[in-house]
Amino acid sequence: MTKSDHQTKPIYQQIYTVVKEIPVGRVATYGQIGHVAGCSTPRMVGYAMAGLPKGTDVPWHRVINAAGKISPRGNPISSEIQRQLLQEEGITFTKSGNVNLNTYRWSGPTWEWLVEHGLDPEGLINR
DNA sequence: CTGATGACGGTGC
DNA sequence: GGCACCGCCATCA
Repeated sequence: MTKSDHQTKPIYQQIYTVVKEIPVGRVATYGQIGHVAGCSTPRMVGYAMAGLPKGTDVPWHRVINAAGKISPRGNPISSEIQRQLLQEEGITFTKSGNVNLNTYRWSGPTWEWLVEHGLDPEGLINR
């Protein structure tokens, strides 16, 4: 992950900003974040998350994959932490360890919010 | 500059 | 429902 200064990259800042908009008790998928942030591919979101500093104020734990599960990463401990944080926010997991996206998925930012951040809401149609 | 890698997603079998 | 492959593009060696 290299604590390099990739935060200087606008795309990263954009992703972080969107993630911060996710309300407590809700989750969003990498694809959704990427879509809202204007990324052409969800991989960029995952890459951006991987570059987050330890004491970040970005609620990275609210970002999960399209399967509604916590993405397995090199350090399994972090996965457990993420699961715990979500449970503390009232999110429940199934036996398979996946979240019910149909219930907890974030509806996304408002049209107004997108305009304020210079994004083009026309392609998003808000959910 | 070239090549490898990655917290993903969608499609096909 | 699960597994394998491909594409996507920023970052790093």
